Amino acid sequence: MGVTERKERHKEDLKKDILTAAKELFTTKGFEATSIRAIAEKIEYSPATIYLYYKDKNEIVHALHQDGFRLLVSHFEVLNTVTNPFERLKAMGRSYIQFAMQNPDIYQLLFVMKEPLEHVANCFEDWHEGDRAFDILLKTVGECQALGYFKDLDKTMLSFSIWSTMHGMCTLRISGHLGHVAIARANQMDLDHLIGAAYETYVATLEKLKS
Amino acid sequence: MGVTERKERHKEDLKKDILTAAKELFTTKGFEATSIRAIAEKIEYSPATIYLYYKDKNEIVHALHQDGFRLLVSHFEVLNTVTNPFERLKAMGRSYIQFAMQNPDIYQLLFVMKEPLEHVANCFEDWHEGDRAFDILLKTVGECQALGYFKDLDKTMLSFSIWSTMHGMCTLRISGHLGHVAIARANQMDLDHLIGAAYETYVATLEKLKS
DNA sequence: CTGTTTTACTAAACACTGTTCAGTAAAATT
DNA sequence: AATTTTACTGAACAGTGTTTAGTAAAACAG
Repeated sequence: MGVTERKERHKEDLKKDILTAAKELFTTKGFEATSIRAIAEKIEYSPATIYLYYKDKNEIVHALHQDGFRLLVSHFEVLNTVTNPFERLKAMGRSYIQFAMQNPDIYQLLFVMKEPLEHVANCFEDWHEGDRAFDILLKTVGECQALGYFKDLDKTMLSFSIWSTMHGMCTLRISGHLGHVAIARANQMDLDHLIGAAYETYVATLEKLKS
Repeated sequence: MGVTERKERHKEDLKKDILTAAKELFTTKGFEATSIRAIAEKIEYSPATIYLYYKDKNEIVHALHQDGFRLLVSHFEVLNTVTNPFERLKAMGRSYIQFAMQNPDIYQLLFVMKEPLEHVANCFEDWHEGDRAFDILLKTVGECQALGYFKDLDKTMLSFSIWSTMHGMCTLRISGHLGHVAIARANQMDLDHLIGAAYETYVATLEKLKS
């Protein structure tokens, strides 16, 4: 046959082209500007064609979601070279913030927007990628405890707490709320330095939790 | 005259009616369902009338924003009865979480959505209400330091860090992301208990920072 | 009381959005 | 050569925020 294969390949290519176009619009123009019509125009097809390859916009957003998580997890995997668990934990935090600052739209896609999550719920799918990222944190916290850190603290709860702190810093920064509060009292330093300083302060509090 | 006064009063009433309708739709049906047309229908005026009283949707959202902050600050002001600063700080955290859980849509309005912030930026207005709330935290952290807590830590940076933790917990919970991660590993307890437990763990870490 | 101006409001339109569906031209199969 | 399948699209639906031209009614002036 060969012909059907070639067509199959072409179809898969187009499906990826849609995703690529969506990702580019998403990261360059932001979520607001990423309409189905805009994606269709970019790949030079009609909007209706998109729906032959993706059920709805949430499915596209979910596909980007998975891509984004792979990127985040790959950021974390580099840190396996750091042998000391606490140093690794600190490096993870820095990586997390760096990832969020460099890819604010993707970060929002992963951890703020409800749409991709709704798609997961509707498809009875698991949130594999998100779970994996959290597992890495959980494991690192556990290893820190073996070293004498975070005694008498529940591993899972502390991991949630740490994640929350990182997530809070990132979202306050990205949404602009940090800037509005900061501008009045720390206007000498720019916001990226400010978030760095706040992170260092947080690390200092964790550092003191060693027996 | 008196007539112009009466008309003026009526106009102010209508302006408030719009806000009341918007708030009710916002808190009952959520942000998605709160369209200008929906607000107009609720007050039994045409959509165009709304624009005679508010410049655009962002201005309405900003007005609700101010209301929401007054509510939050009023939650905090009750805590003035707590004399011990650290106890007050703990109570503030609990109040903050409680406020977010009871008014998730308002919380998102205050700390997640960009629109009301954009309005503030466009009007060269300050973010008074937000600043006031942060000032309360800042003052409390300072008082804790006077008691021997958080030695060698920058007051402002620590306050940002604490706020981030609270904000992170609240947004992860509201957006549903906490649930997706938690469901796999802590499915015996419901999410509100989980966030309570995570908060207690965080408080435990702060508690250890006393010299 | 009449004529004019101001006020308060709205119907309709514009330019968007996600999404669906009937229809079509080309390719593949019989 | 005739038929079926494939891949795609134009046009529409119902919704969004927003603007504008136009209209009754009220207020004011002579």
